[in-house]
Amino acid sequence: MSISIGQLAKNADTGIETIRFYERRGLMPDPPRAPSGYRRYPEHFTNRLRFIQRAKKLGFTLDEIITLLQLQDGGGKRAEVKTVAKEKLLEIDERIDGLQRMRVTLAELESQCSGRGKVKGCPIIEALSADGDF
Amino acid sequence: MSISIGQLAKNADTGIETIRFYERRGLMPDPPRAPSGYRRYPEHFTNRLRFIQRAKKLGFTLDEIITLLQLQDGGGKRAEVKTVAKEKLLEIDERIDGLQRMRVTLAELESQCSGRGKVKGCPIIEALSADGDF
DNA sequence: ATTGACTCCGTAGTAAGGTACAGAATTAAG
DNA sequence: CTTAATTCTGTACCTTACTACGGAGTCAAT
Repeated sequence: MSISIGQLAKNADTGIETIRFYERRGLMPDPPRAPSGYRRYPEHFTNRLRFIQRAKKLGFTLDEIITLLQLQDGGGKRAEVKTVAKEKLLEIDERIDGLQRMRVTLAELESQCSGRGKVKGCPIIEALSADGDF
Repeated sequence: MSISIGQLAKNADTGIETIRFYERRGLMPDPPRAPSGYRRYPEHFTNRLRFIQRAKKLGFTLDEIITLLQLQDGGGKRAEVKTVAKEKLLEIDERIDGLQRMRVTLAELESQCSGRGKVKGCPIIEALSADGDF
């Protein structure tokens, strides 16, 4: 049995517009159509949407998810999947490093600020105003 | 002495378009104009651009930087600056947490993947396909 | 048969932070 | 004086991942 785009959206807890957007972006295949032109989805298409949602939670972009889906669809090599995962891990590490560097600097400035009096002399504002980067 | 927008851009190591963009966004004030309409900047406006650049490095958005600049310009209270900094610290912490959660899950999946053979049975793809979230 | 819900397509708007023109006017250098 | 470089305004475009809308056609229930 096939279901409507509205049903599919409900099943996967997403929006109709999102599904059509994924179709345009190449994440969801063009589904068969009823004579009226309405999309008819086999029920298991729900799984594909869930796949996308989980991959997003892991930090993959839509373009990267397309790659993963193609590997799945085409029966690609496990090594390729592993490579994509490794690259994403490196990227996540870089982002964490960047944020941690921000955090250290900002935390130090914040702790140095008394929080009393006018902004003149505030270490945070001073640091932002002064020469030399952090 | 006043300088041209091109000079200011060079001094602050940024683009002319960026300065005009900041002006539209309210980060840089409308500078005085020559009779021709050309912008004339007092040299110390360079510092304001540097302030913006440093604040960006610390993770502040342009809207938040406007707030900081207003506190500086208007001689606001140090407590307000400290509050903005604290909020940003919390936000940075949240982002780090989110990334670390991603990292843990993805690293585990990646390590479970042998990297040999076809994609069928690959733990990464299986996890993305299966029910239940991570 | 009629009403209301659903779906179609294409386009436009959102956030964030810029970047890139085009065409005209001005300024600086030789 | 002429040419090249700079600046002006306004608008459009970029990325990412959607979300919203308008107007028309279709499907389901009464």
